[in-house]
Amino acid sequence: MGNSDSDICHRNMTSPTMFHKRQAGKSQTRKSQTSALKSRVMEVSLAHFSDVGIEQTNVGDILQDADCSVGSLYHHFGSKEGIAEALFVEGVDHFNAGLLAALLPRRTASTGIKAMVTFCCEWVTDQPQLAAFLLSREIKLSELARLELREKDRAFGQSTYDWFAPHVKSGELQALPTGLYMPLICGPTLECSRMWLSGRSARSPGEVAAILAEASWQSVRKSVRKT
Amino acid sequence: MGNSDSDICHRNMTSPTMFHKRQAGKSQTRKSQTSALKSRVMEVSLAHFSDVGIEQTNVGDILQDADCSVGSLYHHFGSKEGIAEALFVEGVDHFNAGLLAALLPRRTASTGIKAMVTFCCEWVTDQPQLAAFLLSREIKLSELARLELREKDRAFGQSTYDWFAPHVKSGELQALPTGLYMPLICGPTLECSRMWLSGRSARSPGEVAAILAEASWQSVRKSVRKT
DNA sequence: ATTATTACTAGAACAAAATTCTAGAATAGT
DNA sequence: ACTATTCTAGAATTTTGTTCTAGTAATAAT
Repeated sequence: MGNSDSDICHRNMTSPTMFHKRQAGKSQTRKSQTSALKSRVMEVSLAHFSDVGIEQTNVGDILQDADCSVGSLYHHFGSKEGIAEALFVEGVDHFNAGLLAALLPRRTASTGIKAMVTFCCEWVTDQPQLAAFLLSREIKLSELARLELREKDRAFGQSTYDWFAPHVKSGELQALPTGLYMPLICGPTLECSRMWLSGRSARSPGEVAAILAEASWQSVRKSVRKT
Repeated sequence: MGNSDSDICHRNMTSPTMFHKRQAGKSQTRKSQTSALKSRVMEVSLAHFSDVGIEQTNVGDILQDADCSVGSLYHHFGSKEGIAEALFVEGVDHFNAGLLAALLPRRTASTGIKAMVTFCCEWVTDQPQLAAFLLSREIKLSELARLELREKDRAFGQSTYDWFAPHVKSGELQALPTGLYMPLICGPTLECSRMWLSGRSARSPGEVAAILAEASWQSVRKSVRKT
C-alpha cells in the first residue's frame, strides 16, 4: 500500500487558483454566498441520499451538482456523513416541532391522537424526500450528534408525555408502558409511509390518513366494549 | 476511463498458487466445502452488517473472518451488496414463512391477528441480528432481486388476504384497503423492534407482545362501541 | 492604514477500499 | 483421456472519500 519512492515529491506545484472561476458574477457578500453554498449542498445531497442512499451517492456528484469544490465541502461538513448528519438533525427538528404543534392545542384524547397521525401522514406526503431519508436510518451519527438527538428526543418525549398523562388519568387513554405510545400511534403510519416511499404501495399516507387516525385511536383508547 | 500507457503490460506474472494454503485438511467434497464457505461468508457478513452497517463493514474483514479469498467472494456474491442481497432475500423468506405458519392454522380473527403480532415480536427478539439487518433497509437491491421480492411479496399478500377475507365478510374484521392490514397489525411491533434494536428502548418486543397483540387487534377489529 | 488573523475556496495529491483480472486447481461432462 | 465449467487465489487496478498545501476575501487588532 502507498509505499516507497514518492514521499519526497511535495504535492501540487501549480498554483490552485490564479483567479476564482466560481465567482458567480453578482458579488454578494461572502456570508450569503457561503450560506447559499451550504444550502445548495444540503439540497442536492438530500436528493441523492433519498434516491440512492448515502453509500451509493458519491461525493463527486454532489460537488458537481452543487457547484462546490472539494475544499469547501470538507471545510463546511467534514465528511459525506457530515452532510447526512446535518440533514438528519434538521429534519428531526422540523418533524418533532410540527408534531408538537399539531398535538398540544388539542383538548381531548381522541382529537389529539388523531391530530398526531394526520400530521404524520401529511408531513410524509408533503416532503417525501426528507421523509425517505429520515426513515432510511442508514445514518451513522457522530457521538456529538447522537447526544444532541438523544436530548431532543428526551425533551420531545417529555412534552408528549405531559400531554398524555391527564388523559390517562381521566380514563380516556390506556395506561401503557411509556415507550409504547409512539409506536402504537405512529407505527402504522410510518409503516405505510415506508411502503409508499419505496414504491411498494400506491396509496400515499395522506390518502389514508383518516383511516389510520381512527385505527390508531382505537388501539390506544381505553375501551369498554359491548362484546 | 482506463486510458493511456499500460494497456500492454499484462498484470501479475507470479503464479497465484503453487499449492492451496486453505485446503482445510479434511478434504471433503468440493461441493460441501463451497457451500460451507458461502454460509461462513453470510454468517460473518450478517454479524458485521447488523453491527456497523453495510457501508462501514469492509470486505477485507469479511474475507479474514470467513477465511475466504477475494476471488471466491466475488465469484459467489459479485459484490458486497450481493452478500447483503442474499441475506435479505433469505431473511424475508424465513420471516414470511414463519408468519404464515403462525397465522394460517388460526380459526378466529382475534387469535389470528394476535398470533401474527406475537410471532413478529418473538422472531425479532429471537434473532436480533437478522431483524436489525432486515429493518435497517440500507440495502440497494439489484433489479433482479427487486422483482423476485416483489413476487414473493405478492404471494405472501395473497395468502394473508385469503385468510382475512372470510373474517371481513363475517364482520369480525374491518373492511380496509388491502395495503393497510399489515401496517396496522405489524406496524407498532416493527416500530418497537426498531427502537429496541437501536438501543432507544429497553423493553424487547417479546416482553410487550401481549399488549401489542391486544392493541393491534383493537385497531383492525370491527367494533361496535358502547359510547 | 497596515498588519495579523480568520473563514473560506480550490483542486492536486493521497490513502483506503472495493472490484477486476489472470491464472491455476478441482470437478463434471463427454 | 480430454474438454468445459466451476471454484479458488491473490496481485493489480480502479474508484472514491478525504487530506493537504496554497491562495483569496473579509475582518479584527495594532
